[in-house]
Amino acid sequence: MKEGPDISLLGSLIGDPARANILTALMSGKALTASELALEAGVTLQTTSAHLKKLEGGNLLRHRKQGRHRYFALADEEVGSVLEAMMGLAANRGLLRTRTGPKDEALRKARVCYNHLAGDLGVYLYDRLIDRECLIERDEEIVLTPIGKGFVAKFGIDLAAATKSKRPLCKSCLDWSSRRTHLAGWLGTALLEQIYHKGWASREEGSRVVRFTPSGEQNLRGCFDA
Amino acid sequence: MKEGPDISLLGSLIGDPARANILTALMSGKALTASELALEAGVTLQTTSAHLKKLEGGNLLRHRKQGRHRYFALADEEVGSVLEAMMGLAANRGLLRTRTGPKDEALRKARVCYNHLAGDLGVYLYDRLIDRECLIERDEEIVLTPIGKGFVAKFGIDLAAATKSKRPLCKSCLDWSSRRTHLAGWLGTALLEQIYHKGWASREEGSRVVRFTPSGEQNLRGCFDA
DNA sequence: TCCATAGTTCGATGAATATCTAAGTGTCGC
DNA sequence: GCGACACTTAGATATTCATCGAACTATGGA
Repeated sequence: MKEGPDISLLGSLIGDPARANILTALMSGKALTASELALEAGVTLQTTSAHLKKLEGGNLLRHRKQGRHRYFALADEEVGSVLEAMMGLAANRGLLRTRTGPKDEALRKARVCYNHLAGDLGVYLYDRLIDRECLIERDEEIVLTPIGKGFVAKFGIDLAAATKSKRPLCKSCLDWSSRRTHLAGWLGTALLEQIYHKGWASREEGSRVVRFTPSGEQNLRGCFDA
Repeated sequence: MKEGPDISLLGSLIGDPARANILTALMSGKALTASELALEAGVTLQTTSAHLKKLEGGNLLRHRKQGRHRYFALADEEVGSVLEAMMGLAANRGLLRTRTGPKDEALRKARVCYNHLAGDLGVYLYDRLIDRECLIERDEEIVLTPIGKGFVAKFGIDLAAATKSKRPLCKSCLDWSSRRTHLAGWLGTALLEQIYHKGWASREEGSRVVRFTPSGEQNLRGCFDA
């Protein structure tokens, strides 16, 4: 009866509202200080400190010191991935925090998922890359084809940098909103960076929403439509 | 800051040890009575009753009455899928319930994941089906090819029954042990049923372990190897 | 050197909830 | 109808643990 890994420890770590807020905030992919997280979680700094200690003890978080600040982030992409999956399940079970707010539509359309683009536009990007045979799915792996390499180079991404990185080039991630796959991994991050760089979109302060300018979205579609 | 679905409610549901035991037990795919689950969870029947009520309130469980028994099961495959993903995360974080026991190896080799085969052999089956072009991966979808239809028919599975069912024919599911994809959905269930039916393997009482006979495993490999 | 800011540690408080005993409801078999 | 079994509800207890105030450590700037 007591087989396999302990799911209840993990569940209880995520199960506290303050900690869930912290984790959700870190899904934005930005590394945040303890003070910022305290604000986000709605509890005092002392309480936050205790929570962060627990989360780090469970290897869900990492931190790096920078001067007198401590920047916290999710330990790796797997954590973000599972959190996203749990959000999907929670949403489908009607376990909603509140009534759908004004930001909800924007979240569904485009948001940051740890370090890459999620939401309708994230799924759109992924679909187009598959359609154009830039990507091929093979088991859990996603492979960037020669066609794809040409495409992303033209988009302004330097793949030489990717080979230096230890991160997997392409990974898939499941949306909680559209329940479809979008692109994670080094390339997913690079694509989003490039979108910022081109000025097509920017982060909304204090949320996961990625706000595209009208022309930015048009350019994006112009670039990816087959 | 309070955007998206409530992950903490879901987390706290899973976070209690007794409830986690119940959910883990139901990952076997068998519908179990409240009494059996009480035994599995290690608490009294009354306590179990309260837990089951909560889990059902969160739409993680369904039950059907049969005489004076109540048979509980996971609400659907998505629940099983997320639980499996959480087990994977927990295992990678070192959140193990105990030291690896004697059953652990057997679990890694072949176990039931809700209603289909998981573990090394589950992954093996999936890989072979892809290799032989019985299955093709397309986005999140997995498609059974004409070649595949011939193969499963020869294996003794009646696909006509599948069209009557509302369940998706093929779905993918991620292993916590081998971190690879295996086959879920109607076909995943049917394959496992057929394996039982051929007498190649049987369920170990009171666990998720699927025990193959030596000749059963040999036959299986003979059947699927290209 | 002195103060401000960032964060941790300690100890006390209080709220949530898992758990049990005991009693109640419903269903089956005789 | 009666007793046995499966399960639920009610109420009481106890434990866990999140939270905060206060004190402490450490880093940075003036």
